[in-house]
Order: sequence, then structure tokens, then C-alpha cells
Amino acid sequence: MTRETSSLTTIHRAFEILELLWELDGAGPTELANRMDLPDSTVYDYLRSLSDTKYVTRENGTYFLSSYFLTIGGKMKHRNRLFQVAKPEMKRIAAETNELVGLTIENDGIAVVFHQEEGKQALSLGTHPGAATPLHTLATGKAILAYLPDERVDEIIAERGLEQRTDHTITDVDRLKDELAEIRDNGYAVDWNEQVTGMGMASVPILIDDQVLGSFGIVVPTGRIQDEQYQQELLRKLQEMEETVTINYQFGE
Amino acid sequence: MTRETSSLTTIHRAFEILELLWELDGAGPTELANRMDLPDSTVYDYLRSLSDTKYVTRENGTYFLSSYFLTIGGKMKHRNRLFQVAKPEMKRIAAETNELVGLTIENDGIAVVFHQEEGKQALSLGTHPGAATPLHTLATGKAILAYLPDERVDEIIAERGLEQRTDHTITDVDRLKDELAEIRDNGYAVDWNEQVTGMGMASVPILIDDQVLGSFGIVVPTGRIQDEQYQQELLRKLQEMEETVTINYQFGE
DNA sequence: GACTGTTTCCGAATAGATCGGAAATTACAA
DNA sequence: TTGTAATTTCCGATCTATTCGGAAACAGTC
Repeated sequence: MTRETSSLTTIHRAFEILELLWELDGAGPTELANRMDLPDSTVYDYLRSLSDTKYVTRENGTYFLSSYFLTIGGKMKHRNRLFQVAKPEMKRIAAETNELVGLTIENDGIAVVFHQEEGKQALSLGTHPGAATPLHTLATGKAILAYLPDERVDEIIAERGLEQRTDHTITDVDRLKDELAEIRDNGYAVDWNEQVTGMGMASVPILIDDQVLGSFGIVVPTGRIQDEQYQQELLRKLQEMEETVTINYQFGE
Repeated sequence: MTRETSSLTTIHRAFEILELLWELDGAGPTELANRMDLPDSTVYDYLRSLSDTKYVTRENGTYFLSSYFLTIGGKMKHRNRLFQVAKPEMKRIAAETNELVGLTIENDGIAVVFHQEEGKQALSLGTHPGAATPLHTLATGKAILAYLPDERVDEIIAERGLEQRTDHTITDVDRLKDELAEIRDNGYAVDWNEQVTGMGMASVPILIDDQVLGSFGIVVPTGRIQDEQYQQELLRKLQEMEETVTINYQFGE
């Protein structure tokens, strides 16, 4: 038989089960079998194999995603050079500003909060390390988009679209491109109410020989970011941080 | 043919590839094929299927683990009730003591640092969120072991053994059991130089109707933990934290 | 203690993973 | 730039390993 998508069904199903285990926060063969429209015994075979790996745990009859995901995620961060040099700086700025300081990267066309340091009165709801959002819906994402090659930007837009998050989200391609050009002119990005109403952020890209490795951002309540003077102060701190990190990043190599 | 271990080879191999991608920090079909002793084309089939999932990214010819692991890990934390109630308390204690405050859980017989809050002068090297270590090699792990059902403890020892980490690590089953009994008597665990030389910790279990959900710990340099008075102070803070969290945990249900 | 629902186990049938080989692409040197 | 080598990607027939019915063990309920 000819293959439609040359994708191994076994793998496809295995990861579908992971997804379901995640969504349901643990489940047994029958429940999964119903959702996937497969015999119980087949799902059982999968679960058995999966719990041989470190990724799935069996606890008296029901199966769960194990905390190995946390472990891998943690190690990914800690062996990452950018994280290593950025962390102390982020901690410092978080302490100085008392706000929420984040390091965002791009992966597969979406923005992922790679690390976060919270100042004492930091806005706590909303983002957290690992949080994934469309790139065009927040300053940190746009700061990255602005410095990605043009064809890559088109690719991402084609694949992901321009989903609307709040009524401030940019959903028009041309308007987005204009804003990206503007970001390149300024060297920074600022937004409010685009990702979450009531929340705003300022962001600068992290550039190493013309490559965007990610972006730094500071998250603050919309009101505060609209204060021109405060915004400038935050941007100054971000730029200062970016410079230090860029130097340290290259220094160690 | 009869099956030896009724484990689906496809799944086994898929996760072996994930592991290799992790170790090698990205690789192509040929390299993986050599290591796994499989034809390139087979490995290619796997990589293709894996990069259809969110877990693997393809970046011009080489394949990487994607940051989806970070995302899942982050979400696991943030939807966990214990984490939700513990976090603010941990942050408070970290600020008060200036040390490193951790929340550890047990998963598949090993200790996993679930969350961590760093005080200003916190010991930074050593542990980090997601870090996984044998339960018997540190106070937070033993605080959990002490309150696990006896048969579960035996099971874990049988499966994982008592690996030696430093020359202070307990490697004898009877001595471990004695210490666990002692921990139950005291209601807390303290150690130094068992996991990492130069590092010590104090820990209390988190108990909700006779079930250990995990343990709180404070990591400090060996010297400081040996100061009897300081140790008592830390333990008082830990116990106070445990009480608050236990109450808040049940309150919301 | 019987009934209902779920998990676990087995083994034969056959869907689908596998792998040789070839084409396409990339990397590197000269 | 052109040629050579190394890798990635693609295809399709073969036969292995997944699949699934059915049955046994187990758990929960009234």
C-alpha cells in the first residue's frame, strides 16, 4: 500500500497517549482506548511500553506523565549557555526593579519563556517558565521576529497565522511587518494589552553576530508601562543587561 | 515468535532516539544510525515521525529536542496544587533566610526537586528545579522515605539500590532504616556532605492525612548547618511553613 | 458473594515498520 | 566555480512485530 504521510503510526499513537495523559492528568487503558478508538488491549501494550521509559509512571493501575519532563526541561535550561550568563543579570535587574524579568526564545515558530526572575512585587499571574505563546502577541516575541530572516518570518506566519488574543493583538500581516521595521529602528519593542489585558511589557532582542538568540523582557501592569519615563528606565536597564550578557556569552567561548 | 519483554520496539527505539538527541544535543540520521546500529533510512523514518510531534524540532537537517519539554515541565508545576500553595511560602522563607528553599517530591523511586526559591546569598550550584537524585542521599529524600509505606521503601531499595555519592552517604540498608525511624521520631531530617561535599540541608516532610506529598528543604553550606542553633532556627521555619501549606492545601479542596 | 467494569495477558493474522538501494541535497576542497 | 564525498531524503517489496479478539485476573460496589 502507498503511504499518505510517511509517519510511523506507532510513534504517532504513543505521543497521542502522552498528550492525553497530560490532558487527563493520568488515565487507564479503557479511558484512553475510548478516546482513541482502539481496543483496550492495544492501548495497554502502549502503556506498558511507555512505562518502561522514564516518561510515564504507573501508579496502581493508572498511568501518569512522570516528572522526567521537569527534569529534562530543567537540564535543558541549565546546560544552555545563554541561560547561564543571563541568569545572574536577570536576578540583579529583578531585584532592582521589583518587576518580572524574562528571557524568551523562539522554538518552532512560537515564543517560549525560557527563564524568569521575579522581583518582590512582580506580576505573578500570566507567564511562567515554559509558557508558550504566539510570537506576534507580545513584545518579547516581536523583538525576536524583528530580527529573524524575512523568509523565516513569512514561514512562521504561514504556518501559525496571526491569532487574536485580545482586541489589541495585531492580526494584519502588513501592520505586523511595519511594526517589526519600527522595532528594528528603535532597537526595542513595547506593548500593552496585546497578550493579556492589563499586562504590558518592554523587550530588547539578544543579538550575537546578527543572530537573534532570544529576547529579554520586563512584564509590568499596563498602567506603569504607559508612563513614558518609567518605560525609558526599564528599556535602559534591558539594554544594559543585553550588552553585558552578549559580552559574557562570547567571552567564554 | 514469542515475545521476551512485551515491549513495542518502535516505542523503545523512539525514546532511545529522544535520549540520544538529548545527550548529543542534536544529531542527524547518520550519527544516530551508527550509535543505534540501524540503517540510516530507518532512523530517518523515526526522526520524521518524531518531528511531526511537538517534542522534536528539525533545524536544517539536524534534529533537536524542542523546548516543549520545558513547557510541559512548567505546566506540570503550575497546575500542581501543592506547588500553588507552597510557592508564596517558599518565597517568603527564602527572603527571610537568604538561603535556598526547595520543594522535593518522589517519582518512580527517586527524589525530584519540584520547585526552588533562592534567597539572595543562596548556594546556587548543585540542585535546580527538575534535578533528580536517589532518595537516600539527601535529607529531603529521607524525609520522604521515612513516611512512605514500609513495603514501598523496600521496593525502592530493591529497584534502585543504595548508590554511594560521597563518603558520608548511607549505603547499608539497616543503617538507613534506623535513620528513617529516627527521622519519624524527630519529625525532621538533617544531613551534611551526603549528596555533595560542602553542602548540607534540613528538611521536613509534607503530610496530608498520613500521606507524604513531598518535603521542604533548606540547602546551606555544611559549616552553617552544623551550628546547632542555626539548624534549630531553620527547622522551626520549615515546620511553620509545612503547617501553613498543609492547612491551605486542604482548605481549597 | 455475585455483578460490573477495568486491567492484564496470550497468540495467531496481517497491517505496517523495516531496510536496501537510489535520488537529492548539502558540505567541502581544489 | 566544479567535482567529490558525505548525509539526508525517498521509495517499495518483504516479513517482522504490532495489533486485537478473547479470556483471565483483579478491583470496586451494593
